[in-house]
Amino acid sequence: MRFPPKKKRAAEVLTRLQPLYAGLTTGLDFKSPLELIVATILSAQCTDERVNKVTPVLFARYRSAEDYVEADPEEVESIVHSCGFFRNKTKSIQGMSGALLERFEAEVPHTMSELLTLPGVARKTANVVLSHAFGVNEGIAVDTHVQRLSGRLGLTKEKVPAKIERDLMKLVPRDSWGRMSDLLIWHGRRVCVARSPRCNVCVLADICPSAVVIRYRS
DNA sequence: ATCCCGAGGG
DNA sequence: CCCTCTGGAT
Repeated sequence: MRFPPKKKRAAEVLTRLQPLYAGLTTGLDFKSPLELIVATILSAQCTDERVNKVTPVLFARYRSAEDYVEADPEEVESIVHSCGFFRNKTKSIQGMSGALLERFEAEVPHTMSELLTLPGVARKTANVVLSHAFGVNEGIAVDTHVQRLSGRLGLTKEKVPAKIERDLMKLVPRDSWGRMSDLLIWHGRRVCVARSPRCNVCVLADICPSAVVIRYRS
């Protein structure tokens, strides 16, 4: 079985998945850049649904970077507890908020280089904030879904997220970087799931080197 | 037992 | 490169 070249496959991923997930962007609920960066920090190794259950309580209790800095850490921990990594996530939220106050006039910065200076923020979180809060494409958010699907689709052989991101950036037009990430994530949640991917209903099966399907000879 | 929109430290 | 941090869902 032969497959189209990587660049063609990447283009097909965009055109075929777009109609399936039209209107779906991030699964995280937020109303401001600050809410999005907090929600994204909480989303590490945790489902969006779980994050969306705690953020209404969190966002009602703390409305600004100053509120997070002044908050009792144990109270923040108790609110975010069910998301896991609750001590690290609380430290990241409060440390990030402190950095916003000290260096960015309490505003979430709009560039990758500035976002990466915030404690608890690396490329994945920065890419989510840039694309969904500011509409900026400085990279491609590589989470566990993007990592898994990129590998299965044969778009990269790399394992480290930063290297996967570089490979994808070469294969996808820059104005589609944010969209590519969202589409792979939704497809990863609904079809190309981790344990037993539903290749029989996948619109990418014929161009996926990893698809387990009955292939008829032409 | 495995997976979920990771990041920091050694 | 590796390890650790964590709870909830399946």
